[in-house]
Amino acid sequence: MYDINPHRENAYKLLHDGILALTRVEQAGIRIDLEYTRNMKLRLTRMIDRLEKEFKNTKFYRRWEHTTGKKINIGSNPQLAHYLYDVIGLKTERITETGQYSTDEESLISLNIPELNSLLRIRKLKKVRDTYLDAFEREQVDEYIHPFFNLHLVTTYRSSSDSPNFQNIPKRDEEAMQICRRALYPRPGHQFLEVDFKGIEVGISTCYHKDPTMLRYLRNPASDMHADMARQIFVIDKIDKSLTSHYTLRQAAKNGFVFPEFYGDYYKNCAMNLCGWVKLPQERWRKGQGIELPGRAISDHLIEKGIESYSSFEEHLKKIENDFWEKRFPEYAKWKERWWKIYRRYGYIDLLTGFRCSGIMSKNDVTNYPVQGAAFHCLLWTLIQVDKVMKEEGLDSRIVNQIHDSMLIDLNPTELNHIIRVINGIVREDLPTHWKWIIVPMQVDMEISPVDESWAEKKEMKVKEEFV
DNA sequence: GGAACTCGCCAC
DNA sequence: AAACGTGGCGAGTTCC
Repeated sequence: MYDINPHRENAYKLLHDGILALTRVEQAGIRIDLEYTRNMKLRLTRMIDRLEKEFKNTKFYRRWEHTTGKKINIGSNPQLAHYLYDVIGLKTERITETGQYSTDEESLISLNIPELNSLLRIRKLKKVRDTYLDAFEREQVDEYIHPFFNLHLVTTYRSSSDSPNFQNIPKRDEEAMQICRRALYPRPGHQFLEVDFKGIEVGISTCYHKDPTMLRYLRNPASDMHADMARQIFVIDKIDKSLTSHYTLRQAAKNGFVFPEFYGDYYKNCAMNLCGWVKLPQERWRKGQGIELPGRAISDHLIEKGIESYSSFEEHLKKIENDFWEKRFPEYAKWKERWWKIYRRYGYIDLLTGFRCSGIMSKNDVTNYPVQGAAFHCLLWTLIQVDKVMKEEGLDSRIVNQIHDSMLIDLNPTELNHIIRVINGIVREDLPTHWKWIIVPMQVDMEISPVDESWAEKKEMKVKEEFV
C-alpha cells in the first residue's frame, strides 16, 4: 500500500528493454586468441614455479618451515599470518573484516622483508593466470567468450557480469593489463571502439541536489573543480596541468579528496590518502621530502605555508572539509541530510529512474545508491538505443561489453563516422529529452584501437570533438 | 565431499 | 556518532 511510485512502469520498461539488448551483447561475444591464452598460461606457470623454487631457498622460508615443523602452503594467507604475527611477533596496522592481522599487499610491504616481495609477485602472477586467462579459456566456445550481464542482482540497480566477469579485467597495472587484454580481439577486420560517459556520477548527483556551484562547474567547460581543490589543499596559487607535478596534485585532489568526500569519507582518511599521493610521511616533515614541485620538494613548500607536519596537514584538511560542505557545496550537503531524513521516515528512497531502494541502509548508502544506480541507467538507456540502431539498420558493428559507465563496440571501420554521430546524438540530445530530470550536459569520451589489434593495444586515436 | 566462510584483489 | 559505495571470483580453510 505504500508502494506508490509513478515511475514504476518506466523502470520496468528499462529493465525489459535492457535485458533484451544485453542478451544481444552476450550473444555477440568477444573473440579470444586461444593459442596466445594457452601459451601465456604455460609461461606464467613456468615463471611461478621458478619464483616459488627461489622463494623456498630463502632464509625466511627455511625459518618459517623450521618453526612450523610441517609442510607449508605458500599460497595460504592464514598460515603466513600465523607465522608473521603470532610466531615472530611482527605487527601491522591493517586489520581484516573479522579482526585478524592482514596479509594484504600494503601490510606485507610495510613489514620490510625483501623475501615477501617475491611472494607478492607470485600472488600477482597467479591472479592473472587463475582468475582471468583460466576463465577465458574455460568459458570460450568456438573461440568466442559470451559473458553474462545481469540486471537483477545488484542492490543499487546497477548491472553485474559473470562467467566470466567482464567488468573487472585489469586496466591500471600495465603488466597485468597487457597479459589479460592481449587475449581479447575484435572480429577479423574490425577494431574496438570504447565509449565512456564523462563524469557521469558527479553529473547525476547534481541532478538530485542541484547545487548551484556544482551546476556552474558542470556547465562551464573552462572551470575545473579538481584543480580548484588542489589549489586549496596544497596552498598553491595556480595549477598548471602541463606540469607533471601539478597534474599529480590535481589527480591527488580528485581521487584523494573530492570523490571520497562525495561518497561519504572524511578528512582523516583523506589526509592519509593525499600523503600517499604526494609521498609525504605520516610524521613531522623535513626539508626535501615528497614529490618535486618546480624548484623544490613539496615538503619545503608546505612548511613555508605553515603546514609543518602530518598532524597539522590533518587539521588543515579538516578546515577544508568544513569549507567544502558548508561554503562550496552547501546545497549538496543539505540534500544528503534531507534524504537521510526521508529514508528514516519512510524506509525507502526512490531513484530518478523510478527504482526503489528499501531495506537496511547506512547514511552513506542512502545518498550513494541513487547516484550509482541512475548513472548506470544512463549508460543502459544509451546502450539500448545504440543496439537498436545497429539492429534496425543492419550494421555489422556490435556492442560486446558494458562496464557501468562505458560500453565496448566491436566496430566495422566503415561504420565509424555513422556510429559516432548516432552515439553523440543519443547521448547529448535524446537522453536528456527522454529524462527531463537531466539538467547537466551529457557527454562521452571515445577511444579507438587499431584494426585487428587486441584490447591491450594503445589507443590509436581519441575521437575528437571536431570529428563529430 | 560439498557448502559456506574468509581473505585478497580486480573493475567501476 | 561515525568514518566511501557496488560487484565476481579463486584459494585456503572449516564445518557438517
